[in-house]
Amino acid sequence: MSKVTLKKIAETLGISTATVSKALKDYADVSPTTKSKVKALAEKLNFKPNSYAQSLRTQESKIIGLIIPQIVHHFFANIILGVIKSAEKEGYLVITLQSDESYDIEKEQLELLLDKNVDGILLSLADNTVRYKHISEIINDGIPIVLYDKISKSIECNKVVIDDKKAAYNATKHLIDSGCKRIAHIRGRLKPQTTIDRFKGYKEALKAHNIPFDKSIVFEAKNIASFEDGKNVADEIFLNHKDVDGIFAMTDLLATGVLVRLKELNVKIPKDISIMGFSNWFLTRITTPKLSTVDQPGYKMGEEAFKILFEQINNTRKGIKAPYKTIEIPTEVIIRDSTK
Amino acid sequence: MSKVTLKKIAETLGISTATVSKALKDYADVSPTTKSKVKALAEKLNFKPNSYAQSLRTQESKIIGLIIPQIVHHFFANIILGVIKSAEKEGYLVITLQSDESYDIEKEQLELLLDKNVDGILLSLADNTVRYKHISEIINDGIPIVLYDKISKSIECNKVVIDDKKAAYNATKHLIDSGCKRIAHIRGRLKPQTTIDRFKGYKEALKAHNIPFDKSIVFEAKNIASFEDGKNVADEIFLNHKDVDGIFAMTDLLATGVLVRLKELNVKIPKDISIMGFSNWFLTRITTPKLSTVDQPGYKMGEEAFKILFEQINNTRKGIKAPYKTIEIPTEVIIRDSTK
DNA sequence: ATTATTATCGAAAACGTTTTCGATTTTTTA
DNA sequence: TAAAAAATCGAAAACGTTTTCGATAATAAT
Repeated sequence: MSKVTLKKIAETLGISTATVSKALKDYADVSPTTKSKVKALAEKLNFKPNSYAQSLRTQESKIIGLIIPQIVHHFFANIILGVIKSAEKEGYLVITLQSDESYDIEKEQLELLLDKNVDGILLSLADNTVRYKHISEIINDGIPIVLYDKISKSIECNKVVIDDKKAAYNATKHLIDSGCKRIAHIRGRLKPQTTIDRFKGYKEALKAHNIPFDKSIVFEAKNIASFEDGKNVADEIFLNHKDVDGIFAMTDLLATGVLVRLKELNVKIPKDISIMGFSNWFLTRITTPKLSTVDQPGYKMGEEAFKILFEQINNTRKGIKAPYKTIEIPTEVIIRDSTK
Repeated sequence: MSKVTLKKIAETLGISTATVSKALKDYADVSPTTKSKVKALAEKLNFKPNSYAQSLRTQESKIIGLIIPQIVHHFFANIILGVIKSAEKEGYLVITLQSDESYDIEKEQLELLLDKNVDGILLSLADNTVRYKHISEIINDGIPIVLYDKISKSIECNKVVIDDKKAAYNATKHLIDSGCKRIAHIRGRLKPQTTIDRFKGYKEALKAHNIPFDKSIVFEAKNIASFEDGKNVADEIFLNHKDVDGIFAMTDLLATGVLVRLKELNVKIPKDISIMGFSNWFLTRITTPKLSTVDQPGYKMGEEAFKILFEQINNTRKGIKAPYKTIEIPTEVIIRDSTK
């Protein structure tokens, strides 16, 4: 019941802890016979090295920290999964924290992780984080940190992002390819980068296919996570823009609102109007017709984020100062039944 | 840049590390003057005690492990959140792992957590876990562990569960209270305890209100996470059980399938048939009409699970052997528009 | 038979903290 | 003024591991 340690093994075998330690790690300077004796006893006693002592000695914990703005969220939950699973493969465990989209909490939580001496940190910025001193301090202290999804261009470090513009471009292109000639867009508020980038992608796709841009059919949703806002835009389009034959909404929720409302108004989807969502939420599979959308590969993103952090941790340990990179994860258009 | 330790502070102040350590912890046997000197310097140098050394010395890490069958799941994600947030309040951080509903992985991950010397473990059993030796070993070793949600009655330890039977009882009662006289039930496969308990609750509610139980209107869905299965049952009811005026499905997904299909068949909801789901998934708010359901309070469950683990950790440290308890989290009927 | 190599081991320091306990100094009490 | 009490400090051990480096023993080369 009392802990079994190197010392205990050493004593019962009449050898030193040094030899026991080395035997278990297959060092070359311990004879095969003692090796097998040590291993046998360790196995028998179910010896597990004390991780605190190991960490103290080696100055690494094999634990990383992950700060997420919001855990109960399809996309972010997938990121967590991607991080955890790839970390596990490399022998790392991950401590997850949720910042609630708050700068103050984000700051506190970074402190908590540093206090625990994690080997590295994965961070997605809270919405109201605009000062970055707390982050640059960490970078200056040489702690490996990589920003994912919600990043800031003014922070110099490794990053992993979605290519929102390209994704929106492809979504719009799919509508064009399927024959739409007049495509509306539902965007969000002006500020977040994702809104801007998706809008840009939409515009570029139109331009590249010689479809004139018309701002009268670009609608701004106050809340991009609102089903109702989608419905309202659908009404507006039905009443005042009868010629619209395709809609690209910047979230699946908006798209679903549009879809439901248009059905109520007896518009045939996709015959009369095609609809594209964005994110590939679960609910896109249960609307009628099923919603075409763009898959945001959260899992993949989590994987890549860990991978680059892992590299940075190893480089840091070796004293190598590799240049920072920004990885863009490609997205994929998912064609279902709301588009032709 | 080089780490600031107790020793460094002690040297620059010309005192011993012992005194520095005690000064920072406000021990009574260090003078106010040295205390303030030490604290000032520690503050200035931004001293952070090395957590590995602390853990090695005190034999506690202030880290717990959390094994979840499936992270990308509304209910479980809420559990994670509840655990993390309440752990944070007590100074604990949590390492999360996903067992993929696999016994083998569950076993491995328990090992990983033990290797990291976590202070306690929160575990929800994988679907195919039927042997419990790996868990009883942990219990015998005196490592605090509490089972949540998916438990086994044959394991003796602290547990936190949902009261499925009562929840189903209340859901059925709501249908009865709103005037339904002939209530169908869609259940899952025979095996999982949740299926059995919800079915029991349904039956008991009928009995308590003098409604005869009729097994011809109890339907078994092969896959309770299938929208399509719900649709099929709806067809069956529409064709062969015209007198059914209420349906209690054991998941929101089944309920949504039923709802969508009945609408297609021109059945008025809830005028002709009322529908109750179970879980309060996000999608219940975007169906038309919005789905009445039973809220499974994942967050609360996570909170309670941590709380009881925390107690057990403290008791264990003090050498107290408290009797095990099983906490049942009450659920809540959410009345929306699919019931009268 | 001597020297050079190689194989095998252990002493010891180090990682950074916490805590006991005894030593010293200062203050209080009689 | 002497004895008792309180205040203040530090030496040292302990937590359990890793790793360097020197020592010894066994083997190979000359």
